[in-house]
Amino acid sequence: MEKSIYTTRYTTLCMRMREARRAAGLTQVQVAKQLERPQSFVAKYEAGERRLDVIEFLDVAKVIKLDAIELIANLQKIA
Amino acid sequence: MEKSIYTTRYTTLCMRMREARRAAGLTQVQVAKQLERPQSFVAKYEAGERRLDVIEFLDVAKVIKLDAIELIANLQKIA
DNA sequence: GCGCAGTATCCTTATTAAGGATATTGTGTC
DNA sequence: GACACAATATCCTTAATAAGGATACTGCGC
Repeated sequence: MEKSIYTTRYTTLCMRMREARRAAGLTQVQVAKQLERPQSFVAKYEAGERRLDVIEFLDVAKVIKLDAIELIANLQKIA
Repeated sequence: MEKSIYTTRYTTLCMRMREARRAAGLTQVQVAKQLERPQSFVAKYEAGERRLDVIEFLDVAKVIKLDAIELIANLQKIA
């Protein structure tokens, strides 16, 4: 687990989630509402301040219309 | 995010990780060493006491030779 | 039943999450 | 450029979770 690579992957993950949300035309408030969480939750995971576990990630991906499989595949290549 | 479904998915995730490790012929100690973590870390995530974030999961999957993509795809179907 | 490998659990401290409130930033309009 | 308001980021306190070594349990071959 190299530190720099770990960081790179996390950055990629966060960026992709933000992009997907915007591409879906959603605000953090709208996503938060669907997830039944406060807006700060969305702000934090997009900023990398809050890590998402596997299941949480899938829930988020569904709401923001992110292709989880494709992203996971890409992250594997980085690793 | 229904509670029962959430739990089901987590159970599936944990089970699949344990099965994969065994199928790879690895002990928790061996996996822990490769991950540079204590054995209790492995015991805990297999028991669902410790949640893995997306990147950690990919690191684990690599070591235990688990097909992350296939598992993610299955978890999506459950959701 | 013994001995040992493997796994689970316990315990204390450190780190992270929660989430409402507030501050800051971004965007369109005039 | 400044105003108004939507959108996002940050702060703060408390609660929950993670860390990880030590120890207890379990299962298996002999």
